[in-house]
Amino acid sequence: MKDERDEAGFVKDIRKQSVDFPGWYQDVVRKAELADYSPVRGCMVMRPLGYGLWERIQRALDDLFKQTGVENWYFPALIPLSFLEKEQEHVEGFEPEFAMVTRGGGKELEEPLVLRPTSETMIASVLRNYIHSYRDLPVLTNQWNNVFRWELRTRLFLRTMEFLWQEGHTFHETAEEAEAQVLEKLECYRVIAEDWCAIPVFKGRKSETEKFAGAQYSMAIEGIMRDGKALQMGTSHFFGQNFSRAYDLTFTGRTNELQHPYSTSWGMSTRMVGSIVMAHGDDSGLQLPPRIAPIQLVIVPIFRSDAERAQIEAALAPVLRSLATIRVRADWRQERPGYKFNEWELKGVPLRLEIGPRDLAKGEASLVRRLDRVREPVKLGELERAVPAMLESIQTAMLTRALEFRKAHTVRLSSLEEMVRHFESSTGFVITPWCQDAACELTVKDRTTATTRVILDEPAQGSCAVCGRPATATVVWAKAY
RNA sequence: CGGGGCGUAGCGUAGCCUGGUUCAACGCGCGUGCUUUGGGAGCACGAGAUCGCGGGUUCAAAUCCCGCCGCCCCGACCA
Repeated sequence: MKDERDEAGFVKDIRKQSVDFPGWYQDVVRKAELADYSPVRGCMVMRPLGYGLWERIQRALDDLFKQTGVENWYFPALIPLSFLEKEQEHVEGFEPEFAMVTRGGGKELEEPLVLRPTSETMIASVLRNYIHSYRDLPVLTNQWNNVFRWELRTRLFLRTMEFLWQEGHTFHETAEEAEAQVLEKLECYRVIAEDWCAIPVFKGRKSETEKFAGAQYSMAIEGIMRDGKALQMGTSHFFGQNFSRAYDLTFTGRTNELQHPYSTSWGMSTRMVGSIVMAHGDDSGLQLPPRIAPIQLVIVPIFRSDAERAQIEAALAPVLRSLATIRVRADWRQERPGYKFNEWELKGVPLRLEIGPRDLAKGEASLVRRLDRVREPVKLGELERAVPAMLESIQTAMLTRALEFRKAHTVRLSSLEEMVRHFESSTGFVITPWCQDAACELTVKDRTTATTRVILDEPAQGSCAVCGRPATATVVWAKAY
């Protein structure tokens, strides 16, 4: 086991997670070279490691979407202001966040163009041309893009003025079909969060106050970070016919009458990268789940002379061939091994292979897990089998650890006083019965700063923890990002 | 956008209160050379700062005053 001194010896570059979580987060993101600030206020530069994580998430999610019949489109980033003004409720929610282009070609534009905060309006306007009959439905669109929101307070990955995401928009003949779509995509997000990023999530419906402006209802997945705060990691919205009406989107139904299609939208953003940092990282830095780690195995050769180096290179050649399915990086830089160990741990590479003269003499290499620094000698010939197996076990162990953390930070309570007392001294999830009255949410927020995260798909029991009236839902509360 | 804090070399800081020949310094990092290499190496030499920006006070400003910009933390709003 590692003791305090060992731990301290491993860290020099980052603040302690337990002492200053926001400071730790910022240090990790920058020192692990995930991202950095940019010359533009509120906008970040994603560096290869951070973007690599996003690419992994993107690929996995895109595959899932395509399995459900979704097709990728691309729509313009500039949206005429009038488009956004058509939908009252929606624009009220977003207006303060618009970034607008008012000049072009050296003169004032007749109509300002908004840098898309989301593309509902653009897509509805465009699809009006393609949807005429129930035979044209459903239309399942998705686009991978950047969006802009004029944020007041930004944090790398978690909230920036420009961010990358996917936004899916679908149009259906019936409400049932659209609602099934909402659930299906929420499930895709759960798979990405839990199976790929090893972050367990609560899935459920958002309260009226927490839902997306303009949606009939919103659903979300919520994960817990190492500081006990909740993070929304993906949302899926049911619009009913709201948008179709606002944008005059109609089709001729089976009985020859004009109808408005039901629509949905759903999104997951680069915020996911931040969630990986905050859900798995420790005082030594990042810990990346193997399935999405851009580098799964880093090889640190140890040698003194050119002759030793040549021997190791020769021994590694067949090993590298046998690990062709693994994302491997061999670190031959002229740095000392200890330096490399620390650097790759900071960068969260899940598995490290050390190989030097001592290992070579025994025909072995040492495998060290980032998870717990457990070191294990493995015969060179067995690496082909051992490395994938260890990566798999690390993936599982990370999800298990995260699940246990969540379990330890989730309590069921039944009164406001208990909630106030709980949130005074700790964070985490609190589950209670709730009457679904917004006044109760306000009371809790005023007294604890916690808000409702999601309403669970489980029967309501007993009375509302806040007001005592009969409960109509079981809800998860937390202090949230 | 309100409250608090901070801007000095790539990074982290000292100096500021008590203006002035230790005021431009220290550690890390960077470059070169030699020795090293199984948990962040050592020595030597070297490069690198218009002290956030703009005004003002003064014989003299990193230091005092005003304004602006940026960043961080806490709130209100949000993927």
